[in-house]
Amino acid sequence: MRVNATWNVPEKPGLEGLEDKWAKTWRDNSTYAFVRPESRDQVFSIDTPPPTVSGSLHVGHVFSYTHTDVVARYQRMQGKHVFYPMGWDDNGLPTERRVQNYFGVRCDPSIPYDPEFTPPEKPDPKRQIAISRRNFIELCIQLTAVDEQVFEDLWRHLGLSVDWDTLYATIAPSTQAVAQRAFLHNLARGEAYLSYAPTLWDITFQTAVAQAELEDREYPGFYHRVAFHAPDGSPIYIETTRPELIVSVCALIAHPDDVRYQSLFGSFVTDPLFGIQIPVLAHTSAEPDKGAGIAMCCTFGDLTDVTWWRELNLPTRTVIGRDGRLQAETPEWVGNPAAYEPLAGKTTYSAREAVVEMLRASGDLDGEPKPTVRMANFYEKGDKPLEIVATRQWYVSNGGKDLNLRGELLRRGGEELEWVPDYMRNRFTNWVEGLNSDWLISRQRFFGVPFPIWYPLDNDGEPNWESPILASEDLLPIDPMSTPAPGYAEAQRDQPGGFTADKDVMDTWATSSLSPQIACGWGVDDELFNLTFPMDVAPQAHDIIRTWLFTRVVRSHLEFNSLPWKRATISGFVVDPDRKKMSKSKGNVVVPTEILAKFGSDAVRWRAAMARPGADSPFDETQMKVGRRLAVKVLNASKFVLGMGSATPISAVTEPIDLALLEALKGVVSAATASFEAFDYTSALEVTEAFFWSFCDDTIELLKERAYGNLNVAQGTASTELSDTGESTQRVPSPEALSARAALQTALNVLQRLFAPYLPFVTEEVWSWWQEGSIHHAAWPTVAELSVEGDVALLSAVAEALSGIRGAKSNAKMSQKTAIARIEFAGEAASLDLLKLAENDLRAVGSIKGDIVWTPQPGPLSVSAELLAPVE
RNA sequence: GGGCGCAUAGCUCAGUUGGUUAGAGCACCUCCCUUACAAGGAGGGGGUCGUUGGUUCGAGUCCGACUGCGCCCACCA
Repeated sequence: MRVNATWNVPEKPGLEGLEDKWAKTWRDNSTYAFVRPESRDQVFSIDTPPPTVSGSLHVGHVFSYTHTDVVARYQRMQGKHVFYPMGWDDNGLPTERRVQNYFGVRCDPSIPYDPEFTPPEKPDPKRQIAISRRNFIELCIQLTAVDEQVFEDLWRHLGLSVDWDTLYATIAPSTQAVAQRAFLHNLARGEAYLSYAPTLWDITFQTAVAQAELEDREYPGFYHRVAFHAPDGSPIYIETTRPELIVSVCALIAHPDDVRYQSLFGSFVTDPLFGIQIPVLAHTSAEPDKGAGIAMCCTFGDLTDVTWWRELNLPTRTVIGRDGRLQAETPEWVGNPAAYEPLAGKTTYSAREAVVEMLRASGDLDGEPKPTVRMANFYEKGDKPLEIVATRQWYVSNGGKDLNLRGELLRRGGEELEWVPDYMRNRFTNWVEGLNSDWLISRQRFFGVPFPIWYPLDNDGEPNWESPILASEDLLPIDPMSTPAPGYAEAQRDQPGGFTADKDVMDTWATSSLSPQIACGWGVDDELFNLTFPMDVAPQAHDIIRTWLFTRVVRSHLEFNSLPWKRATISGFVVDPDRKKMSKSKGNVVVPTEILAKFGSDAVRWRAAMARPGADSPFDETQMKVGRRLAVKVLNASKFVLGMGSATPISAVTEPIDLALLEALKGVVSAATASFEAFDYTSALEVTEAFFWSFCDDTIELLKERAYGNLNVAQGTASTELSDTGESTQRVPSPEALSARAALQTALNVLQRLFAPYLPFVTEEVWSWWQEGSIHHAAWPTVAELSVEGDVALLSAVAEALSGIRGAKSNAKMSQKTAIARIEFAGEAASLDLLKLAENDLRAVGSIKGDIVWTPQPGPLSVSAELLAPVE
């Protein structure tokens, strides 16, 4: 058979190699480059989550990023200029940890820079080499460059249609400039401030952490029943899991209505070991049924202690230092210095053991410690419980203290913002309503954005925290550690009367909270910013609503008095088959490269698209096969339809069944479009796929004989004969043949485009066989382009009849090519009339050689057939 | 303790504003190596819609209660 000479349909199409082939073409042609249009309404802009490059991508990332890409491709086909940047979150603690392990080094800021330094060949993680801050940062940059290439390769292989020219990195100088400028603006407006206050502190990483980075974990411990002493010598028992903190006790606290302690309120008791006079006070947040009903308040054991300390104006008696050890010097409030000596410099664990022994010796431990499991706050990346240490930190207002601001943020994120799915907005409001402190943005780390701040030193060399020296905006980014403060010489650094740099860096969320500003060119490229901001969509998973999503709303609200985007689209997780969250420690992580290699990108993307917005989805390999089968089917169906004849315009469609096909397709187009407009990519795929399978199984089967020209509808005879060589002798095709060809080609064309967002590789491949340009810049199909009218009922009636014919053969356990001697269709008269319109097509597909009997009767269609033996 | 979500076939999930006999894919069974496709095709079996009360002519769908599972937040003396 001859096909249109301009078409190039391969003999044996396959999926292998399509990813490499088209990824390269898209790269060479800059297929997904953002081209600036005239106006904002022609743009669809996406605030892509910048993945943490020091981590590894798992299949959940692949799903989530695919969801975004599917929407991006749809919008592009709708004619939007899609602004789809990618970012790498490469600064911060995760990178530092990876660098430490990878190179076997650690950062010691006191060491001078060594330009000759090269990391060891074989790093010994147990004996990390101390290197300077600058050497450390150089290694961070070196390693992130390698990691980022791996990520980019994977995203390209997956077919993400991001514009790789707009790539950003959170540690890049331009990003640092944005982060510093935004911070200076916050500072100028009074939203950022420096405060010396109790801070949640990770003793391993020796840094403050923010409320949003906390995680609850079970932690084994013991209840200790300990006697304090009333003035008359009688014991007052408290229960504590942290007896080592007795030295920092500043009050005993019970509920004001608790009858047991009425007589003690206002009096002083003595601790069992250190001779400290401690007031007994009342506070309504003390719970009579917890422990002994009276609690020991220390500075600081937990966040309740902080509340009591603040509200009752208690003295600060901190003994635990930044390293998690009890301080070496005896605290001045300890009346019995000898008692402290055994504890000095010990870790909390050793100090606890020592205190227990001392309590036993003094007889103040009532009974043995009882084992318990308590919940403790952990830094999400740490493995020791957090301590609370008073430190000086930078904060940004986030509604944790300012209730007006909280209300504004609740209106922004909880009401104004559109959420997909909608119920995810509850996570936002829940979080904002539960905030109990402002946003702590400073970290005592190295690989991050420095604060553009110095402090003047007085004549004693003490910093003046009240009057920081600010960097000028036009000099950003700036590193105060290597650049002297304005008006000072480098020689005055850390000298009395000179200046000192703020040595902290911003937390990674303080930078990524500005991703819309970074990506859209805030303050750098006004034209771009006006075209892309506020952005259209913020895709992400539900685990970082309280961090990334919330902090972006905060920054945008404070800076622009607006939302950073119109809507947030929330993906669920991919969980393991037992519905457990995937994690490295459980060993249930599915590595995406393997799954992509095994099933192909289109198949994995198909499976991703079947996971609805927000819904967690169990990982199941067998589902990937289904996607692969669909991709193969697209190849084969395209090859078959395009092999049946040359290009035929839609105007040639005249047969009722052909018109019905296109009428049904209109319904698919409008349903898929409506779903996409609601960001319901799953429903759009389902409706397309359902139609496509019936298109393949029923419609193509039904029309192929006529389309080939093997069937002349009028006479039921062939209009094309085969020559000896198998080449067809082209006669002028009948109008009926042209109608079938035109209908099949039109439907195929539409279906290829409907699948393009999901299966970018295979659709680009089949499109390239017969169309010019990339399918990903083709117009999204419309009802209007299907400019014919038909009766959809005909299509379903024929499908039913086909099913009956097949069922008859299948029940007789005969081959489907078995000829039929006589067949009876019994059913509603209207259905039979419809079937008569496709009688010749039914004859052809069913090999009906003899009579067709039409029997009108109520009820569903029933088919009975007399079969002939197949002709050998 | 507060909030959110889920519960439909062995598994994964659809099921629009209540309306005939509750659907799809996978898995399973039977048949067919048919000139697009055997990594295929055709046909088939399989569900008391978590429990329970109510509203209604009619409930998988709406309302109440309960049970189980998951997630978020808080508390953690």
